[in-house]
Amino acid sequence: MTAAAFDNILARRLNTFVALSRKELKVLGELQKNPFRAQRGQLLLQEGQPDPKVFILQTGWGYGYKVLPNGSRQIISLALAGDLAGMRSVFLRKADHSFSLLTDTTINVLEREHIMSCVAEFPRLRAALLWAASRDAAMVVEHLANIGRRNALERTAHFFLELAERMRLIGGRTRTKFECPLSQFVLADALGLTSIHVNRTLRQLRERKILTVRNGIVTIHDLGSLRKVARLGAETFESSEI
Amino acid sequence: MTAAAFDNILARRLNTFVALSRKELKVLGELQKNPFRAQRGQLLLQEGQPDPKVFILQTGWGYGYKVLPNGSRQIISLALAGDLAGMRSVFLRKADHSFSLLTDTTINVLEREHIMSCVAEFPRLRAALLWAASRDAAMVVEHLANIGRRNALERTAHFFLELAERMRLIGGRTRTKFECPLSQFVLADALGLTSIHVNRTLRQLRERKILTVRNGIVTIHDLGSLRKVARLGAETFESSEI
DNA sequence: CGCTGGTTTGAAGGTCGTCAAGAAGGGTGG
DNA sequence: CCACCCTTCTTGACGACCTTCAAACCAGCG
Repeated sequence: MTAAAFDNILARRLNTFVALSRKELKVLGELQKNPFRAQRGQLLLQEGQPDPKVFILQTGWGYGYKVLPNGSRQIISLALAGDLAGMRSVFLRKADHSFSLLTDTTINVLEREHIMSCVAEFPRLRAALLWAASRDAAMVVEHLANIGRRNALERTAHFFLELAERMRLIGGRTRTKFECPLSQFVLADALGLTSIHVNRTLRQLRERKILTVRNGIVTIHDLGSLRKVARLGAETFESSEI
Repeated sequence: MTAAAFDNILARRLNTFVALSRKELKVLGELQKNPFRAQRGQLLLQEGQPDPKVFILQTGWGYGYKVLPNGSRQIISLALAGDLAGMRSVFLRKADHSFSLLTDTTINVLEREHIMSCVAEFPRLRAALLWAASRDAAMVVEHLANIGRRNALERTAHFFLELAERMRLIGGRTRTKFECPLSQFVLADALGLTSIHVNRTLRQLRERKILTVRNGIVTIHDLGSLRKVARLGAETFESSEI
């Protein structure tokens, strides 16, 4: 395998789980030929839509969400560079959630058939793709527990810990400082709070010198305290590899 | 295809999504040979455990959950007769949640290899199993939106609507009356509330003659009002097939 | 310079959690 | 058959957390 074979973001990601064959790496590379630019705010997937696509984010941020009949919005998951979004909907043949862009991005759009034939023909690629889809689902599960059983402060702390870990994996600036284009409105819809309460919660974290969010940059001043606030067993983010 | 070919609970379920071949039905039947009895309270899957199994519930109720460092519990999903539990963990090769039994059950235990070889060898069975796994994930997503963006009353109403629909699909007594072995403690952990507040919420539903829970039996007296309370667009549960 | 999108703050009130304790079953053993 | 568990349900009082409403502030940009 040449170094160049890994030279696409998704292959690098999937390789952390299973070693892919030369042929499989090539297939992944071809799927990511000619990504295109898409703009902030664009709706890529609408809940209920038939024949949904899968998206590979090369750069930028996206988010999956649901809009309730009463008009409120719940953000289900964030998609970062290297993420594969929309696998669940493809398997369902119908979008169970909407997906939009938080920033300008470069993305690839994959048809259902692309995914299905990868899954059908290449054993290790199948394992890798199902792993990736399951990992996303596991993050939703974690998110559910976070919202269901933690108060605003713990919840927010936990959210940023998870985000910091994800940013680290894709090579953010450092472990404790990274870009984050989430407005307090977006944070509120992700955390199941109001933006006003998010503001107060962030103020508290700032005043306690634990974490600041300014100009779209998150800085963690005190990782230990942040973990304590999130009431983790402290080791959860040390060792976990999923 | 003989009628007998459908004579296993999982085949009947999966067939609602894709028509399976004779051979595939046979494979599914073999997976469900010799189910065994397991008792209420038994832990079948522990979060973090390697080499997790998949379970097919023939009868009874199970539930997936997470326990947080602070000791509280969030129930992620319920498993009813005919459900396939633990697919996500199998794809991850590590349990991302725990799974226990709410009632005595009869179940089958499937090894990872069983699942993986079904997915590898049989195209339509693959589509069906991935659909089933995605459907479970979609229910978690719905659950997340429910907890994140609805208050206790709306949330509880929505929960019972979903449950009623699932019970109907597997042939509960009627559309508006079904058995439900969930204590208020369990409901609380599912809904992200305290059992005391669940009690107050159920009282309200009872006093408004919308729904009663007694002796493990749920009776919906006024389906229209229940939908209104859950703030659905009213049609969501009429047509949706997912 | 005014507009727009986002942040910040205050005040007031409702939802929901906490604490405490009583009531209603269902099972077990005397 | 009754006494005594246990678990589950039920209720009240109180306060904290979070939302709602209202408004000021700030930065970037046409």
